[in-house]
Amino acid sequence: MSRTEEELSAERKPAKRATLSDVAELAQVSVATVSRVLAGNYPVAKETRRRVERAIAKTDYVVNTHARALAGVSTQSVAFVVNDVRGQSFAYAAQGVELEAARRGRICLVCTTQGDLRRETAVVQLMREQGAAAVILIGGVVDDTAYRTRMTELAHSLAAVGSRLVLCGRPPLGDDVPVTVVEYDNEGGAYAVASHLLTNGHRRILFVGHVESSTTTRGRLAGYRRALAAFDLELDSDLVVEADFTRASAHRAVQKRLAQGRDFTAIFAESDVIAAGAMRALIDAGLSVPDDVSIVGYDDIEAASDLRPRLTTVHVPYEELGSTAVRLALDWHEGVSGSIDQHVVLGTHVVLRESVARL
Amino acid sequence: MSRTEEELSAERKPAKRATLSDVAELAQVSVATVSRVLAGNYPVAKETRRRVERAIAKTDYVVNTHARALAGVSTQSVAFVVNDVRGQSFAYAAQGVELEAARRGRICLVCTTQGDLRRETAVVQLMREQGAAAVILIGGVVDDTAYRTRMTELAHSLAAVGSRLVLCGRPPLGDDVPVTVVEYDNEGGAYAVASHLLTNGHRRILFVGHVESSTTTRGRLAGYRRALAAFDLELDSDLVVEADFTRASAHRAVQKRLAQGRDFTAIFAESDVIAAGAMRALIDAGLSVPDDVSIVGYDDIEAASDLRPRLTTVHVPYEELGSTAVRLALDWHEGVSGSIDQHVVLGTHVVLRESVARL
DNA sequence: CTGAAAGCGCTAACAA
DNA sequence: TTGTTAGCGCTTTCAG
Repeated sequence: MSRTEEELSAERKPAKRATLSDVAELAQVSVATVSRVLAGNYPVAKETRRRVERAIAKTDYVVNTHARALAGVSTQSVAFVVNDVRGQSFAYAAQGVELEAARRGRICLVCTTQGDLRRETAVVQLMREQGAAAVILIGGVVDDTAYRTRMTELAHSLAAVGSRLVLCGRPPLGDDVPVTVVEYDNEGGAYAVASHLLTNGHRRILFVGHVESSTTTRGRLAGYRRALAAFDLELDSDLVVEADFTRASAHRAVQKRLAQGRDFTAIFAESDVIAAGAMRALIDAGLSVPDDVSIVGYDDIEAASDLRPRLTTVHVPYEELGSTAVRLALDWHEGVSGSIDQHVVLGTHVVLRESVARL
Repeated sequence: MSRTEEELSAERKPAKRATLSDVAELAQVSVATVSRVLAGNYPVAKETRRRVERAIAKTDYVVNTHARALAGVSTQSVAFVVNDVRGQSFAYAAQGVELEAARRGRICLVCTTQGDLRRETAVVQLMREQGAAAVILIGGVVDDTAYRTRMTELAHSLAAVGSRLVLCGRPPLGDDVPVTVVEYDNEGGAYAVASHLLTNGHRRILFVGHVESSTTTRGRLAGYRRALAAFDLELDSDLVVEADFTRASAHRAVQKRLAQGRDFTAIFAESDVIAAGAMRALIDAGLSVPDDVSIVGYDDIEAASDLRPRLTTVHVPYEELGSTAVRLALDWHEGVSGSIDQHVVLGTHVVLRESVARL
């Protein structure tokens, strides 16, 4: 592990990085030549090349991405913007984005906003500055006018610099907005899993979720309603309890509801994480799942199979969601404008496990 | 949501982004002036400023990060390199990195390598090119000569461009290598949790883990060994089964081992994910946890509390690991060289829950 | 207070 | 095959 003298002394120097001309000087050639051996897209004499390569190694040279980009050659990266990396489903999506980006020779940057709108805007701004090929936003939102206005502006400002806004698991904005949308059949999954509960004889079903009208919740609630309607039932507001997206909050909510009496035979949890919290509350109360209370979730994260009983839930193709987002955006850049469908809806399906009992 | 004409037509144009001189021209001033109002660090006449601001808005201008960086002003970002974002513990660490980076006005980029050494190198190279302030590597590795050589080279090459290599949860490299190391007491945690098992009377303990000598495994195994030694016991190779870091693999491994006979009363799982798989195998075999077999894990991810019984495990301060990594690296940049300790070991502790029974 | 001009490091014509 | 040179878009002296 012996270091050369230069390297050792380099450690204390202010660390000025070597430039093309440093290399050129050392190798006794012009910068153009160095640039050529670096790019490898142009004939260079074997001997010259060797000299240059040695110089590169000796100076520990790396191109300056910024300079290169300025000069017109830049591999645009793909930005994936998420509220919180700790969320499993988003992590799956991030994996999909990352894999597809890598497959196409792009770098993927995952950015976190902590649910802060200003940070989301800041990140998009930064990506605009960096000239990212696509900015992918994921996660449910409150779909009000303010939101649509903001997104429309983002879409246009991104489009203005040749980048593309991609909305993942969020509703489209309107035909005149330059945006790519990749959704999954949120409502359909909810319909299916609720039907499963109903088919098994459950009529009093407790809905546990984040009722603050995020698009995700809305879709799931809508699917649930539709399933109820198919059985001539209506959503009983008495059977809806509010919980945010955390396990702890779901646990508290169900615990509290249980204190009011167990007037339900099943729980429809808006997400697997919520289902985990709810199930724990049930068990803590000495109830048996699914014998006393059945329960279903949504997302099909890995932890759903670790619950006891294993959770019946809706599988959402998160990884595919991410990879599709990248694929669509990059294809759009390459393809003929308008020739490619920029709105995709992926399917969902119920995964039957053990948390639902026939009544 | 009415768009102006320019904006609408911009959608079909090749989307050339506005530059400083576009703005300058429109505002009837020089580029220098525009640059000044943008930077806001220099007096500009009120009326002039207003004109410029209007022009900026009108052209939908954003600075070109690359040009700005080239000209010498760049907010260096922090890169966090991880094998797989889907891993919960790494996600916590990413959150810590992200939060601390944001707190200090840096952008955090999370990059995934899929465990591929070449991609790790490529990412580090890219960050070198981009001039990142720090490159944080996390995750256990096989600590052989090749690895140390590679890391030493990375450290030096990063140092050569004024960046800093940070190793998270990996062993230090030696005093002459310019690297920041943030570890946690891996061995100590294993010692503590194993002692808990032993104190409760367990003597035949099955170790389930990734025995391929990754640094993480080694540390945990070492702590386990030390705990055994304190009870005058030795590690019985018959009681070690191999599983990689996936739940499925652990499940298979324990299932197979069970087929050979249940000659153990407890399981020491190398991670919570492995514990989840192991526990499932136990339960599938009709065994009761902890009455028939006790089990402990490591990491304290959220899912550990969702298992039934709740898992007794070792808490690792992953988020703190991430934030400390950022703090140390940035402090190092700012502070007097060498004045700050660049090797930190964070503590771990056992979280007692319900998966261990007294024998 | 504002403008002109010199780079930052690199690429890509254009010459030789 | 190699060198020269004109930018890329921005910041920042240095002069007005």
